[in-house]
Amino acid sequence: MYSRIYDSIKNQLQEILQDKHDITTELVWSKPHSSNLGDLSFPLFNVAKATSLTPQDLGKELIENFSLTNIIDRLELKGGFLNLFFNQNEFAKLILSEIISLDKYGKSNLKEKKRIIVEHTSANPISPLHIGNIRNSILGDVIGRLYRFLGAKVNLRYYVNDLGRQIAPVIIGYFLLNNDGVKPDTKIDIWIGKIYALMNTFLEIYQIKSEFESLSLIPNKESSSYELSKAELKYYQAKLDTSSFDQQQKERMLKQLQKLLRVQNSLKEKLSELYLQLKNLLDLNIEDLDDLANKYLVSYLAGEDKKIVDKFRKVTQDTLSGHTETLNLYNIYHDDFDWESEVSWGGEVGKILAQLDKKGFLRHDGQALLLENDKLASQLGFKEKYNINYEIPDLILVNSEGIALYPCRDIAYHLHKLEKFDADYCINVIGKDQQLAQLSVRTALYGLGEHAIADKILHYDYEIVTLIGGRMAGREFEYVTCDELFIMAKNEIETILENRDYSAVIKEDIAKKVSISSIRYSILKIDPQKTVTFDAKKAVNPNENTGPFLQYSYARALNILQKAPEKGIDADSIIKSAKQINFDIKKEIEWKMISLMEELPFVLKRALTQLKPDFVANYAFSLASAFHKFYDACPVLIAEDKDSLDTRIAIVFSFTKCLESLFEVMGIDILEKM
RNA sequence: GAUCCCGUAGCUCAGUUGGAUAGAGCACCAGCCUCCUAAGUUGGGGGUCGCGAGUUCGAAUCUCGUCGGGAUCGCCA
Repeated sequence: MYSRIYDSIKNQLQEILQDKHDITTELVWSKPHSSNLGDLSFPLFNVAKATSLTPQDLGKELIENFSLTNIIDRLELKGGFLNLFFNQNEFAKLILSEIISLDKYGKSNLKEKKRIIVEHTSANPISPLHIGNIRNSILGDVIGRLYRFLGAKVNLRYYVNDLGRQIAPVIIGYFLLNNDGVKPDTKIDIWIGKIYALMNTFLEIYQIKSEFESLSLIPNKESSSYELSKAELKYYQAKLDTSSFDQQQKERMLKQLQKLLRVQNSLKEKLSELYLQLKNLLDLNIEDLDDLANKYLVSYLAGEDKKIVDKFRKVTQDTLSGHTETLNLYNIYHDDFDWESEVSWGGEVGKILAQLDKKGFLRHDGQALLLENDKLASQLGFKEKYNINYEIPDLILVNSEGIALYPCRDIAYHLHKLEKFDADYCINVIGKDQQLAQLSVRTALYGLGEHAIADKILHYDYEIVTLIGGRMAGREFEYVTCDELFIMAKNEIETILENRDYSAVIKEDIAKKVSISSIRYSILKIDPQKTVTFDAKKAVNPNENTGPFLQYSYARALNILQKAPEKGIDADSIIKSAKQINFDIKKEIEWKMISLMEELPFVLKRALTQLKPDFVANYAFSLASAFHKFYDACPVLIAEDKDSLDTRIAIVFSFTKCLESLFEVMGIDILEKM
């Protein structure tokens, strides 16, 4: 572990306060903005109040009793602040020789004994990953990386939601096409995403048409059950106007019809060939899509019909292989996949419901069952423990048709999730929109008497991502996929690389790594609690972006070290004997570099304890920014004297060590040249 | 209506447990490659930190109120 110089200074001051005044009021330090106010600053107002001295008098006393070390030059008093000035050369020697001596600077054993599960991405396995998913994946990935870097054993899991209602039509469509000999014309998950958008629309059109049919309002029996025409819409509209429905109902149905027509036509345009193929296959083969889809889903839920199970697994596995490919492109890897269907087949949902019911935590409404969150949480001390002082709403567990909904399986899943890795705790990266459902997993576990498990689960929530012109809709094939985003970024980078003198292979490698860093950084830098409207153009614009800026600073630093022999400088031996360097810091920016590099281990620690990857991203930016300024202001290889040369070599090398650590945590690739 | 999150420069965002004169990037204007890669750097303009109270030596930061945006709150996941 790193013990911080700042803390030891604070402790010494604290001891003086204890000795002289018998007070333990805590001093806080901060870094002053301006260098003439010193390097470290202690406001004395609060402490002075406890001693009944003025801040000035207390300050004088502290200065008199403080024993300076070789690393501290002097203490000064200014306006109630005790300002400390380091001996910059000694400080540099201490910090830089430490950085140089370590294999990975900032790596620690803070979480050494901990075993952590991080669940992330967990996207529906029927469409490709899009930019709404990628925030989840990147945050989860970096949290995992942070834990690993700080010594924990990390298990990254993907929960496959393969029991969604929308899934069955996709299976039907996929095999209709497959049996007809239609082959995927693109990456498999994108192909399945197309089928999903189409089948879902066909199903909705079928459903609304059936609704009208059941009211004997059908215009033309010859037309397809899966297609809606403008004429039909007009006909329905007229019928609605004269119908006995109340106004609200009329409006709802009309709105739905209009939306479906719009979506249908946009899909027809975007996916014209596939649209026709699928529609024709449905017309020929499927009489009642709604009924068939229900039968498929019910069968899969039971898991008894092997043929059906295999069909579902084929499609979802295919989609997941596409997800994995995309994730790997983005430097994201999972260790394990958990299937919602397997949780369902485990048969525990029924037992859980019975148990909760027996304890009186379920409210019945017909066949529907609701988890009485607030009652449960109050009775079992959950609200008190987690400091919840509002009323928690009930959550529907079973719908009025008696079908157990998603949260039931999530509860069952979490009952055994931690066992899978013998984990000390489990972090679920899931959007904020699922706050209530996620909270209910924990309250329900309390209800089952599993307090210990519930206390080990953390819902890591983040705000959703929206597109510039509105939300992303998978059902309308209306999204930017992560694969597309990557291509967009890469195209931008490639135009910059055109006038570089690198081979095609190297250019390709650089373009790939820069693109990924650009996208990863643009997401990482933002506080997860902020909603983002994603602007693909900006995420991809090299001028706007910091990922490449970081990589470039590394390449520049490395370049200096690599060029050293040409100038007859043995950088390696300077670095090896860093402790013998007569550090000579001449410029403010050199000191700034050292002062910033000192912070790294503590930034990582803070990012981990607060689960804020953006701390790491923003710190990395300040450091790289300082380096670029240093690079400009302080020539290294043609430094004016030996001491300055040695100092700067040590700074440059230490900087590369810092970035190596930061890149590892952020999942950004190192580039030796750009 | 209730609950949670957000509101800082034209745009995108930083701003540690309250600390000294609120910071970057983009965009705009004007400079810097005979010197380690200009994906860089220097300078300039641009802010009543949504608004109003309160707490205190001190508030962008804490409390209360208020306005605005997003999400959730009984059958999607």
